[in-house]
Amino acid sequence: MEKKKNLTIQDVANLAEVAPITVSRVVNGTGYVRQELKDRVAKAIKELGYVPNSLASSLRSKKTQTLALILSDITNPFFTTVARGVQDAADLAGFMVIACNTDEDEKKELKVVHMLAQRRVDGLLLVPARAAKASLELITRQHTPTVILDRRVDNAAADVVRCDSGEGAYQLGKLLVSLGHRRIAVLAGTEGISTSDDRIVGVLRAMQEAHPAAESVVYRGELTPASGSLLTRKAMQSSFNPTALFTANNFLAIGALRALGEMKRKVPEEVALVGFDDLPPALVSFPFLTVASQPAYEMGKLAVEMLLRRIQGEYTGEYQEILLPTELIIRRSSGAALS
Amino acid sequence: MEKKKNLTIQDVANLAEVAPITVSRVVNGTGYVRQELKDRVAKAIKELGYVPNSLASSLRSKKTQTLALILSDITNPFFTTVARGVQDAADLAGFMVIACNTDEDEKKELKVVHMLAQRRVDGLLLVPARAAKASLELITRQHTPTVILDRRVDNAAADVVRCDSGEGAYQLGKLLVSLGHRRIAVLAGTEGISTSDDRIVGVLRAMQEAHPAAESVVYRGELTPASGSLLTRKAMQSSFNPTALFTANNFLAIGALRALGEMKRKVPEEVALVGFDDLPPALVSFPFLTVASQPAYEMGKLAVEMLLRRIQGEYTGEYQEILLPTELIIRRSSGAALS
DNA sequence: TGGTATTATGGTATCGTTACCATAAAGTTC
DNA sequence: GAACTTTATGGTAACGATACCATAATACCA
Repeated sequence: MEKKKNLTIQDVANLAEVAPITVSRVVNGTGYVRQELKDRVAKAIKELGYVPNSLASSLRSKKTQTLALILSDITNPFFTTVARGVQDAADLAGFMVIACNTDEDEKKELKVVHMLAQRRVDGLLLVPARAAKASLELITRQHTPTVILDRRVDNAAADVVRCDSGEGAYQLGKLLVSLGHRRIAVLAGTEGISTSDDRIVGVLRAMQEAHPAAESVVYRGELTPASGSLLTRKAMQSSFNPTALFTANNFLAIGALRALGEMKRKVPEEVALVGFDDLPPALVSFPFLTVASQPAYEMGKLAVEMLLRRIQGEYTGEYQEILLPTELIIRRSSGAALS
Repeated sequence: MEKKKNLTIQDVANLAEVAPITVSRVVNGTGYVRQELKDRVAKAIKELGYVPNSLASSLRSKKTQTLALILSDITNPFFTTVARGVQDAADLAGFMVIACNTDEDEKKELKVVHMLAQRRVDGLLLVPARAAKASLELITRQHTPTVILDRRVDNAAADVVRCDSGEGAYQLGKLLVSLGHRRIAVLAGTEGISTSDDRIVGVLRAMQEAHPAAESVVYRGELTPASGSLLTRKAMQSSFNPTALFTANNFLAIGALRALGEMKRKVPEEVALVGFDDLPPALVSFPFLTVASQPAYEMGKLAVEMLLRRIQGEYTGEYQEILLPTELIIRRSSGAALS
């Protein structure tokens, strides 16, 4: 086993017969360096196989060229798509992205944020777990530029990029009502997740408005297929006997569909189903669900652009909120008008 | 805007009236410190809101507590599941994971590896893009402990965790043959991706063995749904007229299913379909595909455990290869025996 | 032709932590 | 009670890069 000698900027400088700082300039493309020296340095770097140590660089320059993306559920295709938007936009700007998971748990979130603060990431993209109080406090204290993604948080010292969940749900609700549905079961996440909360309000408003006699029951649980199945069973077996289901996210819809299948209830003939968040075409052979689709990729991209403007000091004004519209995609699952 | 003063270990040391090194010991839980001092330091940390700078720490200690996971396609649910296994195992050991994408492109891969080398990650988990020659060279030169995931690479200086693709494909092939299929179209990725190559060999072997007259045609393309659609169209419209399709990965299967649907060819009545890599239950309401399933989560977990043993010097022996079996899951898409 | 701007290069201090070594008191062993 | 280990604390010098400042040569302008 040969001795592992770490190559430093000094080694390169020696070989190229220049000062270390000149090597630094060549590596980073900053300042003035004659072409001849540039070539000499490049040659030395190649010859030695020198790889700059970004830890040292970051320590001194106080820049890590790194963003962190904190998601509630990294396996959800909606967030996967957001992540791709984030990745692509960050790539363009030469930033690396670290993606982390919170599982909708404020404690885990705080832990993750703390870890990222230690690493001195330049910026955060956060899908807050509920109030995210402790995390946001830490972020504020550390002055880490942050964009909050997908969800509302009151009085946060951060920009926000999210979709108009209320309006999207309202449209879905209107659709169901217009198809003649009067008893709608609403499946959503636990209280405190702003998207779920807003969507509930949205559908209910649509129903109230269109038909005062319309009824609905809200079922809350986790934002998972398993929970979707469970809630669907509850809804269908209750005396409420809904003619339509509204699911507040994609995983709930998948679970609902599964449960309905197992219960031999035909969709949409016996029960209509509408939901939030489309599934990426890559994952679905035959798109079937009627949904309010959020521009996930765009959201990620916009959030990064906003964040970079803050980081690079191009924008130092008030905190902004970008509110994007959802797109209503009508497919078979919502069915035809009730006779 | 108040002046942003970075809190250092020295500030904590001052407040707690100890030496900086003592604070370091408390923070890292190393060495000897009296309980009383521990408390004083902890109090000072809390009071100041001190967050250690891991850049400085890593620079000095030459440990980043970070692993990198380099995938060919981060949006593929198979790799997403691998990633979860990696995350969970890394979490347990207090390591952070950076996930990166190569899009099956050796150049991108090299770039990513270089970036990670600069950041001095402690270890790499690599799903190699083809030969991954340049990347592996760099990795070897940098002495970064590495585990190669999912695929074979010749003479790599790294441990390997992968599945027995050949055997899995062989089983699928046997199944098809036993159901009476004699003309099978094989859809796979481009040459050089070991999994695709091995799977092709596997099915072909099964066919040859079981029935010398059996024919098959191999169609190669990208490992995407779009490519799967395209290849399926090609296969179905050719004079070959296959009675069964074998897809070398999950995305190809999704594409095949879509194309067959659009062509109004019923699966499995008119064409049987079998593939590799199951889709996670979270994404599918009604599992339908007959597949050779790889233990994705396990693979990620095992790879991390192996990697950590290398990093922590617990194992310094020969490079190992862990070869896991696939599981044959028979569902409706493979159909009944041909009459 | 003198004076300012641009180009080009380097020296020194510093980023915030921990490795390494030194020291010393207290406990243990025979 | 001498010799050794364990516990406890701190001083000093790195780790490998860049910020900042200084210097000098050349170009540019009136």
